[in-house]
Amino acid sequence: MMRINKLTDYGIVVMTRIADMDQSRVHTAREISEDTRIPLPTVTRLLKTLSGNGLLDSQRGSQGGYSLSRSSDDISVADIIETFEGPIALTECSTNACECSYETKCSVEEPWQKINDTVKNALEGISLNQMAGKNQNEGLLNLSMNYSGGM
Amino acid sequence: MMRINKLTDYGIVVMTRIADMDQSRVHTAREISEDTRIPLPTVTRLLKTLSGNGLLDSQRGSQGGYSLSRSSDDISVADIIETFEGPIALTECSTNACECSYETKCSVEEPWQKINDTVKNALEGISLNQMAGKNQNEGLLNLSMNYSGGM
DNA sequence: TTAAATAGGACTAATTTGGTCCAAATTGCC
DNA sequence: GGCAATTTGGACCAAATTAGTCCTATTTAA
Repeated sequence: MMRINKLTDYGIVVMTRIADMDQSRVHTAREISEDTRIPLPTVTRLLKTLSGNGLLDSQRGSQGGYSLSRSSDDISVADIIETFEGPIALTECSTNACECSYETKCSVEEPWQKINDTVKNALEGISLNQMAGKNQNEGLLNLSMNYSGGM
Repeated sequence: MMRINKLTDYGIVVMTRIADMDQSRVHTAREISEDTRIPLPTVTRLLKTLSGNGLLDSQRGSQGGYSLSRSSDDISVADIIETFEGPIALTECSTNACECSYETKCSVEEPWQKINDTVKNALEGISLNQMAGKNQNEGLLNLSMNYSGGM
């Protein structure tokens, strides 16, 4: 399907939501869950991942919570996707892990590199700030429908 | 992982291989399997899908086989991906199937459209001919390693 | 008529993903 | 000091998707 994972999409929703919130204080998992309508256990996990990868700052204990680690201008969609899915690479050939079996350098490698860089640039070019759009996205992305290809 | 499926990648390998072959005759599943080292049952299925979606012409019966339905200049990587995975769409929000739960138009929709168009254009811009590189890619892409994100 | 192919579809195993839960550590407040 | 509210880390299972194989029917050339 060449689609980002549901949790990644949720991660973008969560980050977008936080970007829309009051930046002067931290926000709890519960608060974010209620705002986005994503179940609390899932939100909890998303926030852990996001903070573990440095996109959110966390504060433990009572009165604790999460906040953006950088300005929403400085966080890209690519940052969030990579947090959940690792380096953006459509095929192994796009990474240094490419080990084409019978050739030291297969000819599809270079085109894939080009394709991949283009995709990556596109995703790096969209900031969280652009996604946020100032409190207009209360809703939860609906990803339940899956298109199952032509096979 | 935001990665295309293994079968899709195989599909690209198979198409690339056919593009590198003698265009004056058809090629059997067996021949392509031996060339690419992809198991015959899998190649069979790939070829059926590719021909069913009009990227390959097929000829039944003895002396039958497959050939490109168009010049390799006129077949893009996007064509092949869409054959196996349906329309290129990173999230539901990129398609008309988007049904954001609580908003008639959520603010992330437009940026996603933009992202998606960029990705799609990149993939449409690479022709099979570019991938082929004239008989230099005998090998099979190695996709066995999977990066499992930061969760 | 036979052999060599593709066509169509069913089926199963393997892998990945999504979602939940629990115990531990941290922190503020009474 | 103790309690309550949080995050942290990791294990776990169910659901969904993907990969791969196989069987049977159909078509066609020799």
